[in-house]
Amino acid sequence: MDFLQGMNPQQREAVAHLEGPLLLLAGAGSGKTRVITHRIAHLVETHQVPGPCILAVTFTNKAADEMRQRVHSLLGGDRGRSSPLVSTFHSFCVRLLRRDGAKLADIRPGFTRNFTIYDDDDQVALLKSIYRELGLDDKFLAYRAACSWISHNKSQRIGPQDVYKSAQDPKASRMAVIYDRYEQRLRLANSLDFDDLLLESVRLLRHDTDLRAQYNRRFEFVMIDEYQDTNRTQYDLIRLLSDSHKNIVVVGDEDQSIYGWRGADIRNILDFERDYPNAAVIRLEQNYRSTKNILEAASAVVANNKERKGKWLWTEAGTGDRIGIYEAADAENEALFIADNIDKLMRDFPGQRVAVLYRTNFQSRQIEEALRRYNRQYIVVGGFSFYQRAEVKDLLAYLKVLLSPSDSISLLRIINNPARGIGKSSIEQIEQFALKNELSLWSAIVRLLDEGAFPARAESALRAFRNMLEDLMAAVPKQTIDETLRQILERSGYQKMLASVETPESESRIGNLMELVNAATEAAERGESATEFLDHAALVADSDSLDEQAGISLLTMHNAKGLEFPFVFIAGLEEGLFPHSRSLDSAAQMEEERRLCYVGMTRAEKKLFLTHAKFRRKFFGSPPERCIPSRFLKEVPRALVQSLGVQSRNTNVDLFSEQREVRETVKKNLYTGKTYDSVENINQFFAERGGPAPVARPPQVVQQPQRPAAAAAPMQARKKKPFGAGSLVSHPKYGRGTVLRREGEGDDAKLTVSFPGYGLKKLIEKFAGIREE
DNA sequence: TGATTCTACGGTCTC
DNA sequence: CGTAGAATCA
Repeated sequence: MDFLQGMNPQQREAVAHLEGPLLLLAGAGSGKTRVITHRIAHLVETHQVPGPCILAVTFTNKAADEMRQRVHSLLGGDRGRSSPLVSTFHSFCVRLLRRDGAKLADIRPGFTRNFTIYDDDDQVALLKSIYRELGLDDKFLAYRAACSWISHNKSQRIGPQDVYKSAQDPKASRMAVIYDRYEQRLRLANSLDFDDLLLESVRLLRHDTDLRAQYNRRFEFVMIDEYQDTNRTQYDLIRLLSDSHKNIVVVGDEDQSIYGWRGADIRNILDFERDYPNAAVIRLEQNYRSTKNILEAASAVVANNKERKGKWLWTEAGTGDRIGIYEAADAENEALFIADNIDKLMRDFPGQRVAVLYRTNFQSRQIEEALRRYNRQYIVVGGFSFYQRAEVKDLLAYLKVLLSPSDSISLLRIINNPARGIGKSSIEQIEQFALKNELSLWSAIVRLLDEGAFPARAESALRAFRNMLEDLMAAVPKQTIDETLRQILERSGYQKMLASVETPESESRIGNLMELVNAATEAAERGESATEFLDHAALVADSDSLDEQAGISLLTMHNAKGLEFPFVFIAGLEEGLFPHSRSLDSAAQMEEERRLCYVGMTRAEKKLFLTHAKFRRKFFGSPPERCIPSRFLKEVPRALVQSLGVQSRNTNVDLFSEQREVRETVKKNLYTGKTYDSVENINQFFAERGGPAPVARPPQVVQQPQRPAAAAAPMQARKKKPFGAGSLVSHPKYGRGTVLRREGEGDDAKLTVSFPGYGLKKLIEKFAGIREE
């Protein structure tokens, strides 16, 4: 197959590029992914480069999955040939450190390849603990703010000492102390945060020259996607990986750099030519996605930025509709306008996807409510993901502790959860002792118990806790992951705790936990270790679970990067919201907001709507505030605008009663409308991660055991009865769903069923009128 | 000690 | 409105 066929001249040149550095400036919708995948296939087929010698790095798992699939199908699905490594930065680094990280112990005392990963919740928990230690509270500096401050310093290579030395006031030096403690505690717990994964990989490759040489030999060709969003650490990593051969292709678009707040350094792309003097540069400027009007409008907006290389995308597509701009009286009306137009669009263009984009997640709420009015199903991308749910994190924390007892933050999370008589004072005692002796909490508990230092009640509680953990630890090597998880649920009393309260909430929690066990079963079947399972849980992002087949998607503009939709609405174009208030006083941040606007606008293929409200309330109860239309609206050339005047009053319905009704449903039912974390999606998600050919198979949901003794019973001992847990059913009103749980016998049986788009429903079998799917 | 209620306060984007 | 931490009661 000729991989150069059907390409325009610039694309062809990029695909054919063989050796040496290349900067590929690929505008929005210019066929970037196609070029990358074709280049990989071209290297393999035409130049006989062995697959494993090629490394392609992307930013999200989703992008990596997609790329892997596309390369695979380009290469004719030849399974015999080993494929290139397509990975995210973070998973690449985890892999590096787990496999070849032993030598890192030389420069990071206490490090073992058994390390645990701290996500942002863990980071916050750690900071809380440090605040407590230093006698501070979050009025000093909000935990999250402290978190991002530390992260920022870390990725810039500014250590606690540097901060301390340059501190001008007591607050700054105190922050240096917090930062210092934070780093120490991470080391003590043998844990790495997200920044560390990258940083320590860089340090390892610098330190271990043999390893570096080995990786240079192994990955002869390196490609980096979304290069404009790399930070300094990632930049260093890239350099180290392409150190000896310089066969490095970076693909990016400075106009789409939207992660500056996360440390992305736009200079990486602007300075590439300086850093690699002989770099070839190719520009892809033909857009294949949007109409001429959309493209011109977006280009006109971003042209107001100063810090850019400057390019002008063109298209052969037709002019298309003008950009619809709508001014709503308030946010409710804005949401209704959007829902109403979506409703019309979906009737006029069945099967076409629509996206509603916004700056901040909280904006989704009103749009959701309006869409429900129209009985339209939608998917919210982002927000709370499966792995962020408290019960899921709890169970994973148990697993983390079993694998790495020095992980004190996870230990803290589970030590009295469920309540087992280890109270505040005992925990304080343990923490103090650990602090004084530079021990992990686990070692502190063991030591204190051996010394008999606890009061009698605490002593017995802690002894029981220790015994339980030790038993579980001993069993881990002999079990599969799912067995371990089941053991934890049983022995810790967690399952009992949830089962003892019969609220819909605890029901759904049990459902989530069973789902996690399920995922573990599948991971075990794929031969994954418990550590790999945890790594996966730590590194998945919300946007990874995005279902592109969904008719209506609600998502932030950040989440929308790399996606395209025939119809796009961007809501809330108001000064202070978009551009966001925190960006108003910095020119650089304002430019990033504008790039974000550009990213949002260029997602649209056929028709783009921009909406804003005259009044909006900041949060519930506060009075609506007058809003100034966003400056970005004025930057769209008037000739391209179609003003969608104030819609007649008849859409002015009573949203308040509507909201109340919706809120009631939400209360009863955790899942309403949030199909992204329905059982089906989660299952599909895991199925897809299994291999190149996703198989849609019915979820295997473990039935809630009647007695603890049944907990260890194998899954295949499922009831043969119709509508048992795991069977697919269809309901006259809710459509297809999956039975999660069955209680009782015969016709009186109560079923808990998860319906995508409607959530968990409890039904009596004989009344429900459900049938087998 | 643990469960429940009360109160104060606050919010960008997220690998 | 949510949430976190304090206060209160069993």
